Amino acid sequence: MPSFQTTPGTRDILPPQAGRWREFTRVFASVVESAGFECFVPPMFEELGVFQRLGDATDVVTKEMYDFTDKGGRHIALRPEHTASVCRAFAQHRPTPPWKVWYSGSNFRYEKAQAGRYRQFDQVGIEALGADDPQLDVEVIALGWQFYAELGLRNVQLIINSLGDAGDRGRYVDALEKYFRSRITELSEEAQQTLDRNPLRVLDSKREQDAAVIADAPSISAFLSDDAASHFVAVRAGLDALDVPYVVNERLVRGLDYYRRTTFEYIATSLDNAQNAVGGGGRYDGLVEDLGGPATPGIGFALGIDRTLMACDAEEVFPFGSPVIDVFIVDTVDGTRATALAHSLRQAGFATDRAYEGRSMKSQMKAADRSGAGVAIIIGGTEAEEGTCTVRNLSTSEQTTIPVGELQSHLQSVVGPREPRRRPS
RNA sequence: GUGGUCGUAGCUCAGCCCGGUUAGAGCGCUAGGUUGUGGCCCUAGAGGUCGGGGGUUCAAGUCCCCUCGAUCACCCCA
Repeated sequence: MPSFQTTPGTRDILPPQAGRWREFTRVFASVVESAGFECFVPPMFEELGVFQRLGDATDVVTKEMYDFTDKGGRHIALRPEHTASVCRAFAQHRPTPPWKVWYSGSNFRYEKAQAGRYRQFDQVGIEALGADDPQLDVEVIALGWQFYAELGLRNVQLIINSLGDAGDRGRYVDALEKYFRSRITELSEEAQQTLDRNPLRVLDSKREQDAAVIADAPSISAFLSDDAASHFVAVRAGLDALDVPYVVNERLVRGLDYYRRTTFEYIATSLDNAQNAVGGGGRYDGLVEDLGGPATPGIGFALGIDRTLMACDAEEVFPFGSPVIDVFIVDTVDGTRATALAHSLRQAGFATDRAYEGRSMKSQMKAADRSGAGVAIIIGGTEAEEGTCTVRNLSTSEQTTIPVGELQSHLQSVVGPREPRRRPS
């Protein structure tokens, strides 16, 4: 017999952890929908070209894409992120701006897995297209901040920067490259290779050898146009006004090439591993145009679910698991009464489970205990004859025997009111 | 892609360095101790070709090589 397991960089999210994931998404949706963002579900794969706009110099595009040719000869790629798909959708459907959407789903990048980094990884995020108002930047950044707060996280640091407009960015990259070339012998071998591909990314090196050279590198702030500079001032003033704490870090460069002006990252300071960036985003004015749409500004962020939950673990917050059921039925006669009773209780709105295979009462009671239900309903020979059932409170061990017809109203008083799943017509 | 560490029951691990009778523990699971009652306790049971392949040896979980996988770091990024 062959045996299988998940392929590298993928894994099963089992219960109860999967219940926590679902709650995570629910809370996120609640936060961003309160700000007018609507749910958006793009396809999981697109034409390769949609994602090539992320940057020719990025590993995401050059080395990590899951691409293939489909049966129709199209060059397809599994999405490595959501932003490009949102922009493609905007260009395709031309919704009325501002278009504010949120999403939740898997992305795919062919990387070697490590803590908080998987080949299939899940993100939630928002994108707002069609307005370059700095107040929108503030709203987007503050919503991310608000979400972390609702999870219960305390040790999150917000880092912001401005990469300027396209021209500013170009001139800055030229200056950076010139500077790094002048001190190239002091850089690590890896940083020298990075310099050839993308001088901006050298700023991101974590090696000690590069630290001194990076510290003296020119700053982006000197290269910002008046428009970009005043935009950044307005963003910071807006964050100040909302009491959202942040740190300006002129070394913050985002991984994808489409970013312009405002960029930001949320760092979980409780995580000491290499993957402590739990979320990040920025402006990408120009991306929609690159994808064949009208010139459209845009801003958004994405949060890694794994990494954020790792931070929650580190801070011991957001302790959700699978939801628990209300009642557990123990039927020691033949199991058919449990089936009928469970059916009616579920319709009445009580989350109900039961035991199978005619196990002993002791065994079924153990199952009731493990289920987490607050109440066990016991049907043995006596109850079956009398048309009654015994209701046992599993935390107080008090129990009472009542006619089956009174069960639902009795449960209402024990486990609380429940709404019927289907209203009578 | 590069390097370090590690793969023994469902889970967490001991045994490996110094090869030698039927490979262990805790938790979990199943059953019994209660003639109809969970959690605590006691008892018993099920469950492993020691990741896979090759080699050394009279003998390999234990030593060597390869391979697959996991993990951590670099790289990259969420």
